[in-house]
Amino acid sequence: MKLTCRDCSLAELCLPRALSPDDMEQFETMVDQRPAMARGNFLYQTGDVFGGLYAVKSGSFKTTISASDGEDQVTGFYLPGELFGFDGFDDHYSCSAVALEHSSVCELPLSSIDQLVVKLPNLRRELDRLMAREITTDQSMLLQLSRRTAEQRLAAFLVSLSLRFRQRGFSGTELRLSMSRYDIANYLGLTAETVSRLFKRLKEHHLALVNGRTVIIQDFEALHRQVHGSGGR
Amino acid sequence: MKLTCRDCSLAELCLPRALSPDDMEQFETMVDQRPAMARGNFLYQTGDVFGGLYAVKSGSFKTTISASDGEDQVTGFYLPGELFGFDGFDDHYSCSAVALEHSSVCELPLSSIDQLVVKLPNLRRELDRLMAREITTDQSMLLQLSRRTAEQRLAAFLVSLSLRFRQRGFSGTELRLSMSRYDIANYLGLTAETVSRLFKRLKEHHLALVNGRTVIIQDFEALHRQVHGSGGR
DNA sequence: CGTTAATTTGATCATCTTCAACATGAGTGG
DNA sequence: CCACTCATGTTGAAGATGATCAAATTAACG
Repeated sequence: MKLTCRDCSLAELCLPRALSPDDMEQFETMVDQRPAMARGNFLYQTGDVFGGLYAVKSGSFKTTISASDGEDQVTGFYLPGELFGFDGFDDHYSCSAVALEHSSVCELPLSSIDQLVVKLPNLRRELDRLMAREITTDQSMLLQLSRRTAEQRLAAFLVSLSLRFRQRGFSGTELRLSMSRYDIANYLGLTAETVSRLFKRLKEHHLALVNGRTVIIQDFEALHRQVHGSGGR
Repeated sequence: MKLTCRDCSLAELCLPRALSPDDMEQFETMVDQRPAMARGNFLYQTGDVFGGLYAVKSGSFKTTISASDGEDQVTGFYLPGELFGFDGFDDHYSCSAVALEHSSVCELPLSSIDQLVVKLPNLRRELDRLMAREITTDQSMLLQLSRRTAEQRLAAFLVSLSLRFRQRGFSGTELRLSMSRYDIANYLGLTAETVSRLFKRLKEHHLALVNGRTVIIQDFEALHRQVHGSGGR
């Protein structure tokens, strides 16, 4: 039998959040659950025809765009309950989406979106909102990358992850990172070496305990202060 | 009498591009022409309630977000025929929009959008496309900022401007920049001093003649090569 | 286990920032 | 039309941040 959105523990965080119980019923019938995928596998790749939007059900994903020189740029990380794929609304996906660990997603196919939004104006508004939020997030990353020191960027990254984890019912202080140092560095516009040294500094200053991909935040406030602290570069 | 979109020289570049003549007629009645505004004036500011989308009719605009330290980050420049304001779809604008020179816009109010998209599915699709394009642009700027040298960033900026100017019927080689060195630097994540030195280098290498805000591109190909040239930093 | 990938650490170097001074230029009022 | 002013742009010298290169260490996985 098919699992429904109403049963899903992520319902409060996910797209259907904005829908009434009646709307939800219609919505559910359109959502496809996709088979789980192994770490490193692509959900879609740059240039693929836009198929729909995806909500992370379990695990996590990164999205990347590839530069002309073959190097990739990580443009985002997505945790359970988060929706991604908006970059594809222009007919083709401009990013690739890769599973960072054993993960699964729900798919909301384009055809369903087109059908549904006619009947459910709330869904339309929510999609617009999420898309606008994606733009806002990207733009604040722009600010991040150009006006912040390496230290501030990593602090911002951890603060953001902590908040999102907590929102999803995980611990906000004991983080299990699913992405590599290289991914983090790439996302933040740094090198893996710098990120490694920054983690070391966090340990030395007793802001966090870092052991491989496990990060235990000791002083959230200090991290938060670091982000907004007295200008950037 | 009211000017119509059909009369507008920018119709081919602007939002109504995707509409049939019949659709266009409905569309036009919804578009408001706003009085021209002087350089430095705000069209909207961060936190303003989302009123609608704007198309540049003449002149140009920049959008900025403000960081916690009071410093601003320029997130985009908009030329005639370009649409902006998508960041506001999440109820409130997350940017401020400032006229860079004597400028005018057409407004497509939110209420009209909601009414129109029901009747004109093509418009809906076009809006989605434009919004996706905004995301894609931002993300490629992310890549730009983190993986490119100062020189490559300025080259990319000029190439992009040149292409957009040409598309709008202006010269693609003789550019009249409406933004200050400071704005350019800010947009590219650099300082005004660095931008100034880079312009100097462009002159020395005979890639462009630069005189204040007038830039005459001498070797477009070389600029283009510089952008994609052999990795970044 | 052995092999490969990921991470850490160190030393050196380049790019870009910062600070400071000066030049230019557009606009304003005399 | 000119002198004055404020904003904008240019140039120079010094310093810092983060990149790069190289090597060691650890973790992951068949």
